[in-house]
Amino acid sequence: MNSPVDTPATTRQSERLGELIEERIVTGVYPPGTRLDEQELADTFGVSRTPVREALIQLSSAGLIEIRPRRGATVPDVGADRVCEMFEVMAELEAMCGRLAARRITAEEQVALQEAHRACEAARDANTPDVYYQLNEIFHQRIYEASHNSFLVDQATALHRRLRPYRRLQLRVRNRMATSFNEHQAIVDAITKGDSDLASAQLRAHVTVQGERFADLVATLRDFKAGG
Amino acid sequence: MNSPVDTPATTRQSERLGELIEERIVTGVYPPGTRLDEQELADTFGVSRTPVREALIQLSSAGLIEIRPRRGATVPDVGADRVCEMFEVMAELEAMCGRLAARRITAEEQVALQEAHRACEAARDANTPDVYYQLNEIFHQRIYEASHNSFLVDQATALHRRLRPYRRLQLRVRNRMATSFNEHQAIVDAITKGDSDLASAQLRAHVTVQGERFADLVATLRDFKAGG
DNA sequence: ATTCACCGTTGTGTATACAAGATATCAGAG
DNA sequence: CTCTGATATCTTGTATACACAACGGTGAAT
Repeated sequence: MNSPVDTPATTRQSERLGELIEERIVTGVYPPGTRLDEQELADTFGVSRTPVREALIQLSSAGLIEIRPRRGATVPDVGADRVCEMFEVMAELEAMCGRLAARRITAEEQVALQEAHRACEAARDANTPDVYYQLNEIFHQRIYEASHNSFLVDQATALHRRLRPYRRLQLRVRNRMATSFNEHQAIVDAITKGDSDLASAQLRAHVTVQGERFADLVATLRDFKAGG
Repeated sequence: MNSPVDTPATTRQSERLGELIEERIVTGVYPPGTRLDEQELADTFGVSRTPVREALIQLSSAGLIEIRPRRGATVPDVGADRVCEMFEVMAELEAMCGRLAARRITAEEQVALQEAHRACEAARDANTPDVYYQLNEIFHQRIYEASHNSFLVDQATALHRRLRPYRRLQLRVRNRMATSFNEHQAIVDAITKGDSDLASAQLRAHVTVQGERFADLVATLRDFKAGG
């Protein structure tokens, strides 16, 4: 029996399955509205329905899919407005991280933040958006951790993860890297100075802009669709 | 035209099971550190292991239990500090709700908020903490909804729910109802005036106080334990 | 007496079988 | 031709069976 899914004996298959299915959802293999047939998924991944069900329940809890009793799982059509709402909340969570980080960051964490920041700078200078994108995630993660609120870190990380596909859309917007980096600089300065209000405001704006860019993109796409 | 909640009609046992187990966790029937044996739970509730497992996975996703591969599910020892962190985040989420509500609340929602507020007043005058507690939940829910950010409503509701057991501990603290109601009054005023900064600050303080009271309670309990 | 290895037990993880609800199809009436 | 009702089929939800890893105990060797 071929095993498309490498099963490290120690981990639960449903965990890995969840990631695989999530991957297919965010990459558009299973576009919104798709009905996720359990047996079909089981066949696809070469396992039985049981771990598939468990994976689906996990994804449902994470908000990535919807399970309606007796009617199966579907990829919800997350309206653009819903995504905007999520960016709005993300902005606030990040603002909170920044506020707390400005007050609580340690010397070591300051160094780590600076390092992440410089790495982003290098990616900007090299004009490698993909690399910048990844380093950007680390940068933000550093700020989360500096808040010294592990629950907040969990929440922020989870939402960040969920918004990743929509953020990715903006990767190559003109001057995005440069602008982003400048905003980062202001954020680092504010946190380093210990100015919690400023750090909070800067981060809120930084993320809000992303939400607005997403909204712009959606509007553009809609017009494009309507026009042609 | 508005359907309050289109009855989830949850035919799935695992859903119901999840609530039952959650109940037992938050009420202390399964204290922190308890190992949740799947077969045992299945026997207890008169079902097979399958729905039990699904319920456990859900609870795990919700953060109420921990599942370690091949080692089963346990009720984590949610340190008091973790709960404090959760209150800290809750305060921020509620503050955000208040900020948005002050800007976006409709006339109808203002009426609904006032009604919930007056109901609390009645419970205060009747000196019925249990009733006040329930009405308080409705009051806060009204504010969530007035934010007009459905994702935020979901997040705030979920966290509020998760903090419920810890909030409940403070029910009969001296003068709690009166103090709480006064704070509510200030919040309602700020929202009605459309003063988003004030509403935000008031709500943040209102929730932060609860977190601090919880911390006090924990400290007291610890001293009590150490002393006698 | 202590430690390590082996083995049995226990319980999780997965597969399969069965039951019941939901959807689709088709026949018949209006 | 459309609408309604019954049946057939398909999919989910639950139960049971089986495989294998982890924990604990017993025994022997040092």
